[in-house]
Amino acid sequence: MQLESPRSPNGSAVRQRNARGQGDRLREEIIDAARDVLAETGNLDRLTLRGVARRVGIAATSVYLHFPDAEHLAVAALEQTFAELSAAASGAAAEFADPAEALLARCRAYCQFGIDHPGHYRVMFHLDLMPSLASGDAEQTPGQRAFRGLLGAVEACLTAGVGRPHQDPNRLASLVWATEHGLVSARLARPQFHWGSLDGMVTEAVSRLMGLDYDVGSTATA
Amino acid sequence: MQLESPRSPNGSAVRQRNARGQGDRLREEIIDAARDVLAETGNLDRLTLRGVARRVGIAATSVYLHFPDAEHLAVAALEQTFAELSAAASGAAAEFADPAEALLARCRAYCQFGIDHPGHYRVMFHLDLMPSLASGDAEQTPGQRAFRGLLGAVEACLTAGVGRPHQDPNRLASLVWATEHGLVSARLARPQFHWGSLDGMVTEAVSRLMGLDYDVGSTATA
DNA sequence: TGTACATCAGTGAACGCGCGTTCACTGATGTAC
DNA sequence: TGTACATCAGTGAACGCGCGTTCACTGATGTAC
Repeated sequence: MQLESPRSPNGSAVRQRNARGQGDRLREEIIDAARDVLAETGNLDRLTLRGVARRVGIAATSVYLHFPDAEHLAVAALEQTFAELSAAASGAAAEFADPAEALLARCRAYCQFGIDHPGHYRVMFHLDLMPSLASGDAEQTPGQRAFRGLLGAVEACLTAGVGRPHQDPNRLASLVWATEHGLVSARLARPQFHWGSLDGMVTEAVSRLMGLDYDVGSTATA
Repeated sequence: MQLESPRSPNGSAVRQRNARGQGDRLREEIIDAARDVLAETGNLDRLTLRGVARRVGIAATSVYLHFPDAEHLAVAALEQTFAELSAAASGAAAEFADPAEALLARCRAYCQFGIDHPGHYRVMFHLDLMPSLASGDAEQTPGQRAFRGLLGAVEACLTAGVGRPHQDPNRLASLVWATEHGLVSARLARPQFHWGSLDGMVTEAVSRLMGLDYDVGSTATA
């Protein structure tokens, strides 16, 4: 005979209330549930306070103890995912000393993260959520921080003389970001399409944009 | 004193019923209203039967005379927009005899269309709607037809010997499509970001992917 | 020329659902005196 | 050592709203005889 974990009448898990002073634990549980919803639906409109509360096993009103509305909750949930995406990209880049290898590894990791977390990726880049919550400081959005990592990697290539020279690192990094975003976003939008290897396409696209085989002049990249 | 067009009690425009045999006109009006909703919201979840009916000025139930549910309506609405996107791209390409110029013009027109119709573009490529309605023939989606136009343009470059050679035209066209999609999608997702000229970025990205300046060896493209 | 009937192009009321939000409340645990 | 009070971590009922969907209905226009 199997012991069942306790259930409330509506079927959701029964919680026991946090100890005094530990009220912030519920905040984390709510964020985790919200992230689950976003991962499953890939759609901000499907993130509802009542739905999240049901997952956590609390009353709908309890969400208000920590978030004024669903948008603030979404931002809190997405901030974690942005941080993970940045960390995945930077972590992959850190394994290479050569700036071109590091840039390519960073881009592959970025794209792989998107494919591995399709729901989150869609929500992160479908609409710009932040402006409605922005406190004047537009340079501090999590997306901006991630972009600066990529910009640094592109600049490292340029100053090391790797790849074709370019006058505007910011523009080149924007091109690289838009391209890797497109490689992820297009795959997520058209899963039926006959895409080849993700790593191969990222490597080829970024190599060509950066002119990494500029000196080589080979006929095609594998 | 101004004549007002007639209004119903709820404020929406009053319609007069179509003549006998003209029932299909309502179908077009419903599609137009649905397209307006998609253009304004960029979000499939905001397309509701009741909302569309309200715009047209008919009873909610009248939508059922022409569409079994909101998804079929959305597909009908998006098919028109896909056709317009294809036409814009092909029309721009048709003005050039040189295959490289034609490809670049096609890509610029594609991206410009996306920026000019942000709501529609977002809906078209946020999720793959079609599979739930697909009747086995996955090759006939409007997106596939548009892609074949691009593939043809890429192949024309390769067979003309314009740009760097490539063994796999399908893969190269996929790269170009993902890149132009990224250039549009990234701008729509991050309107605050300091993007440069759209045409300039499209031209630079596609030129580099295709190796259009492969023989030239100049230091940078304007 | 009438008239009964069929068809077309819709309508209107009603249902149950999930949602955001409000309001007053509960019950355990700590703290001042 | 007791006790009154404050605080914390939530709850539960209720509201009005917009939604999809159903069902029976309406009223104008054509058509067979």
